Amino acid sequence: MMGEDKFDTSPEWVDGETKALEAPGDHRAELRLWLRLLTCSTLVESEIRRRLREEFDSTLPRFDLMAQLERAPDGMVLGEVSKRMMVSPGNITVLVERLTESGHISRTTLPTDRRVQVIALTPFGRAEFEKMAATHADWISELFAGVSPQDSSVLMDELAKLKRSIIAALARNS
Amino acid sequence: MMGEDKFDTSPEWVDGETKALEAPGDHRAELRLWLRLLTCSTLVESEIRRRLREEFDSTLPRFDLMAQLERAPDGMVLGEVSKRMMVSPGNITVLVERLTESGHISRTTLPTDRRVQVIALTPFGRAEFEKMAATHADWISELFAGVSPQDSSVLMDELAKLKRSIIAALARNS
DNA sequence: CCAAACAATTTTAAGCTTGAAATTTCTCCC
DNA sequence: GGGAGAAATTTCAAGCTTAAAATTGTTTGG
Repeated sequence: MMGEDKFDTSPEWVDGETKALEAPGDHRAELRLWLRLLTCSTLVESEIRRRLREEFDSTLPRFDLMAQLERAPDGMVLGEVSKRMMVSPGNITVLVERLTESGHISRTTLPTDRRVQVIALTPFGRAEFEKMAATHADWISELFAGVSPQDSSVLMDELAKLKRSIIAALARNS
Repeated sequence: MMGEDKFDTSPEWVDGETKALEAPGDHRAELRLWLRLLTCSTLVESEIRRRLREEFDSTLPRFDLMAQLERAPDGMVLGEVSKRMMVSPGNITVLVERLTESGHISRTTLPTDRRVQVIALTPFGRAEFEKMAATHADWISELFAGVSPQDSSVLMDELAKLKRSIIAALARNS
């Protein structure tokens, strides 16, 4: 899905008022937008992964899981973690195993329903996470440094619209 | 890295002219922006992956590799494919094996430099890709349907700024 | 010429990810 | 009470991804 430059040499089809003149099924503009979005997110994501590994010997999924738990001092049910992280339940199982082994999180079976596993940050895990989170925020800030507060605000709004569009489309299709 | 909603209940820190009053090291705005961007791209990406699997029994990496080759009628060197797709070289090796087995691409060792492998779409691979690409474009169009051409244009510009910011930061750090 | 450096690719080991099937536990209704 | 079905989680098989080491081939300076 990479390779935004794939389209960089095609003619600009954007003239603002010829929408009606576009060939039917011409989706160049949306494709270009999607590829640019994907490029941005891939660049940031792979840099963050690299730094987490180098500076903390950790990974993005582990960081994300701990980030979820930080907001839930009383712990969280596995299924809830899975939904919030938008990953499959089987995925969580493996992550939780490793993070439990390394002492970052604790897991408890709910006494009232023995199907349910609750996980929470240990004090050690919380301390480690706080260090990572502060550095992580600095990294993002550094990568986004060239975007002015005004642009940032516009981007937030426009991405909100895009998010609504995506969610609406997904809802229609189900 | 998921969980944009993680911040949805925090107070809005954005008032447009109090940047100077923010606590030092306060990167909430950038983090929120990054999480929103990531949410959008994850939603689209996982939907596209799902559909590629269901409708074409294919995967995103395979589609991307073929998309690169479509633009190179004379084929492309493996290293070039790896760079364009922004994935590691070892990754390409595996993808190329599968796509060669399934008859979608051909591979040739360059006679003048036997280290170099050139891959290209076969006629079958090209035909298959064209079907997939047309449908893929429709999917993206559908997911982005709620974004007006004006918004789309603004997003393109703002994402271009963000992309420059990221690339500049990466360049500084190397 | 030829050894050292370099380049392209593959291999390896480890981890992430998914969907589907299996397992365990609970709930609810007859 | 007991069994059907639902819910939470785990297991499984397959594929993707990476960094680092290894392999193979080429170039180049002495």
